Parts: sequence; structure tokens; C-alpha cells
Amino acid sequence: MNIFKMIHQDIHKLVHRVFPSVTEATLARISVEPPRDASHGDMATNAAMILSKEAGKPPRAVAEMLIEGLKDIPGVTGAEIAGPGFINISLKPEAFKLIVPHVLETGARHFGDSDLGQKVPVNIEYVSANPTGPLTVGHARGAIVGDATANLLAKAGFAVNREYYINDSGKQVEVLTDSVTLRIREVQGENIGEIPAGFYPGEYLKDVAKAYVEKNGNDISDRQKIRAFAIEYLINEIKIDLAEMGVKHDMFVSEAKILGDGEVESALQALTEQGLIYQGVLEPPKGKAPEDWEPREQTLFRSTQFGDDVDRPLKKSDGSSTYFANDIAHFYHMYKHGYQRLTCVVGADHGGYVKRAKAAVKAMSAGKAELHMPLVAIVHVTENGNPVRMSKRAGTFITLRDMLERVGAGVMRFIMLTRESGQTLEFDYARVTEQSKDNPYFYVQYAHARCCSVMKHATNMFGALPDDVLARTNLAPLQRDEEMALIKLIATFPRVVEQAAAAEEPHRIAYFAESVAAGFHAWWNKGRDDGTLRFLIEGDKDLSMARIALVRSVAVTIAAALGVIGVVPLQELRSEVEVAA
RNA sequence: GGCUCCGUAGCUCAACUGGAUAGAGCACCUGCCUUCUAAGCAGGCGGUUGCAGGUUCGACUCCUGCCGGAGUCGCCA
Repeated sequence: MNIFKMIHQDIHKLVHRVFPSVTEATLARISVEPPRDASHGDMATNAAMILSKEAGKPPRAVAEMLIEGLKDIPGVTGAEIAGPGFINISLKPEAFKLIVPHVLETGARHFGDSDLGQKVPVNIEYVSANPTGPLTVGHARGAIVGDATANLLAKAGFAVNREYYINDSGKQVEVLTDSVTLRIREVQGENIGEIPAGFYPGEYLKDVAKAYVEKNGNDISDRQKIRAFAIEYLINEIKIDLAEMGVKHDMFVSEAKILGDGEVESALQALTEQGLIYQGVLEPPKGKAPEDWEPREQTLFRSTQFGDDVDRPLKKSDGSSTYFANDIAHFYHMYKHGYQRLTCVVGADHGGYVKRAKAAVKAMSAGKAELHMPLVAIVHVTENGNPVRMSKRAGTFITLRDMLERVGAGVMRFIMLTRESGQTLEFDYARVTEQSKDNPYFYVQYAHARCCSVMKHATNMFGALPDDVLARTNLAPLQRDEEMALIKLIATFPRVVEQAAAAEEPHRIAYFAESVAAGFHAWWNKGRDDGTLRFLIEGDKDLSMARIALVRSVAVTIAAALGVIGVVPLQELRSEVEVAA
């Protein structure tokens, strides 16, 4: 149930009636949204300003033509023209109150679900860390953003496939094999001295080596075997980390398998057929010409035809395909499996890669598929503002597991979503674990726990209060501003979900959760100053029950938002008791 | 030098893909616990949205040019 959408549709009908010749393009630009300032009413529409040009009349005159019709829409109590031509609409409180039984009936798992996505298949790829070492906090952020985006798209009605693309081919895997081989010799008692340049230095490779020796003995002659073992071992470690963070994938796609299946050839064939591949020589990069630059003829893709800056090479000088060519094959693979909408969550260091990847997807699908490539910026880990040292064990980075052991998955998931993903994120160990309102994770959980506390008292007073019973509560006694403000806020959740999904910005859900928590904390405290605002009023069962229904729907709404983020709502903060799903 | 991302209150960040008077938290002031968790709430202070133009009813948002930061730049992935 999306109140804004319902009114939006009514306004569309009205516009059609008053301006029968209105074009779809114009209609699509009409929006209905909650005004920033609550004194402007419950909803505002820009319809008059949008229609002004086509109608050939000033916005306020157009508004005059719409206003009577608006007042006839069910639930609307008033409409007035404001500012440059906005129409502010007021609704009956009862129209908003319908959200409460709706929330209670649909429950935390499904409140806010939308059919926006029309079950369109979307492939979303995230993490996709190379199987050469443990996941870092940088990977953690990508994993969380990807996983939450997938949750969000699923909630908005897309048919989501979650993919991990394993880069188990190429140079880095050979370096890994060499590094593990060296460590096996070390495990066998050889003094290997300093790890030479060009090898992975991380001590975690000792564990890989030990496990290899335990299983396969001391023989290091079989390179293939070592490579396969190391990849499997490290992927398994990665899977353990992801599972502990609650990050899910539907499929793990192996790059080596895609290459082995000849998918690069078929992808390049598709491009060749369109005349998009040629032999040519690239210009050196402008301004910064490397000393060793030499013009070289190579196989190039005409990515400039699709908005890229230069054409991109597909073959290395030894004839093998570049990473870019392999990626095209990967996208082509997903496209052939029915995904025209591809999202690929990558680190900010891939910024220069976005244009060519988008160009490739457009080209190989003949314009039918589209790639989104959100960039996830780096995480600065601090403690009381001081940078946290990097883990020696991992080589150079703080591992995901370090952070997980330190603060837990819930904190990580929430905090990592409190910034737009392109923004660098400061993650302060002290701040994210303290129990105060500086810590948004705590603040939201605290609101949920307070709701649960009220429910406990309510149950003592009135007996069991299941949601389906509360859903039938008479809400007429809810008349205070604080109550209506919360109801209106809850009613925006379906809209927030749709907009966040359209933008693929899961952090908006975290902000929404914070605002609901703030509204609830405010209501709670008003009850201290004003006894008539307390939730449970002796001798007034009707009012108490109505407020209980609202408190419960606040809890469900917070739980629904946390569900998208992937955080389990807590019933109590002291003992960290988890709510049963 | 090219490209990408970023620049918003003293600090950390939002702003519903172009909407009305740019909002929160921290910090700094002032209040609120015999009452369901004060782990909180209410109020005050704080802005030329990096700069200069442009587009239009209307710009933090779009376009152009500068300034500053990060990332990246043919056989790494």
C-alpha cells in the first residue's frame, strides 16, 4: 500500500480528463511527494508547473483548472495553490491511518514490497574479490552495499540474481601459485628468507601451504594441483567470511570456466559481426607518455562509438585475451542467460573502467542490455579518530575478519550503509560500538528495543496482542500531532523503497530507519512531560490499544528497513536478544 | 595532461535524480529523570552549497570554464 502512488494515479486520471491531449512524456514528469515543510500539507504536486508549457498558460492558472477536481479525490480534504504553482494537498487522517493495519498485516518481511520491478531479471555482481587472499574492509563495504542493493531490488519487485565472479585465471593466480609453492617449501623446513618482490607476502599463505601438505604431502611438482588447491582454499575462506556477515550469493561464476568454454570467442564474434573490432595502433596517453611507449598494432574494440574515450585493446601481445576481453565474455555470458539489466558493484579504483564496460555491454547486446557500475569508495578505519594500523598478517590491509571480530556483523552492515557508496567512509571502532545516539546503529536498535519494551508492558496489562488482532484496533483515538507524524512517516516507506531501488542507493533505507527511530524517541520522551501522551493510559483501553497498534507498527517498520540492510532487530540491548523471524 | 568520483554549518554527512525557507548528528550554550531504559528528548547558535558564468517558472542537483582533493591512465585484475 503506497498512499502516494494512489494519489498519484488519481492525479494522472484527473490531468487526462482536464487536458485530454497531454503527452506521456509530460505526464511522466508529474510527481507527488511529501513536502519538506509539514505546514504545506500532506502532499504536494508539481503538475501545474509541468503542464504549464503544453497548456500555454501560467502555472497558477493551470493549477486553478485542476484544483476542484483534486478536491473530489477520495481522502482529500483540501487543495491549495502555493508558491510558483505547487498544489498542496491535505488528506484525511483516516487515509494515513490505513497504513497501520496494513503494516501489521503484511509484517516486517513484506512491508514496503513493490511491483516496480515487474519481475524483470537483474543480475547483480558484488564482492568478486580475487581468490588470492582474505577479504579486506574494502571488500566488506562492497559486499554490504551489493547485498543490500540486491535486497532492495528484490523488495522492489525485480527478479534478482546475486553473482560472485571468481577471477580464477590470469597473472594474479600464477603469482598466488608461486607464493604458495614458496610457503610449502617453508613449511617443509626450508629457510626461504624474505619474501621476494612479485610474491604475495601475506602470512595467511602459510595456512594454505600447511593444509596443502597435510592433504597432498610434500610434492610440489604439480603446479596445477597447487593452484587449484589454493584457489579452492581461499574461496572457501571468503565464503566463510561472507556467511558470517550474512552476505548471500546465488551463484559463483568461474572466469576460468568461461574462458574454457570459449565464451570469449563467441562474445568477440558478436562484436566482429557488427564491425566493432579492428587491428589498429593506439595513440599514447595524452600528456603522460610513458618512456617505454612504442606504437604497437593490436586488436581493438571500437568503444569510442559507445561513449568511451579511446578504443580498447582485447588481445595481449602474446595473443591471449586482456582482462577487458574476458569481462566482455562474462557480461555476454550473463546476457545470454537472460539478464538485460546488469549491475556490477566495484571499488573506486575501477573508475576509469566504467565507460568501456558500459560500452561493451551496449555493443554486445545490440543496445538491449544496460550495465550499472556503482563505485564503492574506500573505508578509513579509525579508533577515536586515529588511524588503525594495518594487519601484518594479511600483508597490507585490515581484514574483514578483524573488523567482524571487533564489532560484529550488524554494526558493520548498518554503518557501511550510512554513507552514499561513492563517499569515503570513516569507520571509527570507538564510535560504532558505543551506546549513544552518536552511533546510528545503536540509535535505531534502541528505538526497536523500546517498542518491544512497551509491548511487554502492554501484554502484561491486556494479555497476548498478536499483530492480526492489533490490525483490527480502532485507531480513531490517535489524534495527537506526534502520533500523526509517525503514521505519516511510516506511510512513506513504500515510496522510499521504490526511490532507493530506482537509484540503487541502499543508504537511503538506513536514513529512513534513523528518521523513524528519531520520531519514536521523540514521542516516547513527550510522554515524560505530558502524561496524556504515554502509551499505556490507565482506564482508557481504547486509546492505549490504538497506541499499542502504532508502537507495534513502528517496530515492524524498523524491522522491515533493517531487513533490507540485513541487520537483525534487537528486542533488548542489554542481553542482545534477537527477535525471532 | 586525459578520464572518473568528490567538494554542502567549525567537524562527520543528508537533501526524495530540477522543487518551496538547504536538513540531521557531533561540538558549543539552555532546559527536562519520585512516571514504560535520561543509552534519551526539547530549544538555541551556526551557510554566498569551492569560484565564475549559463540553461528556466525554479539549480546543491543539469551544461561550460576555472580552483582544490582522491582514484585511474596500452600486454594488472
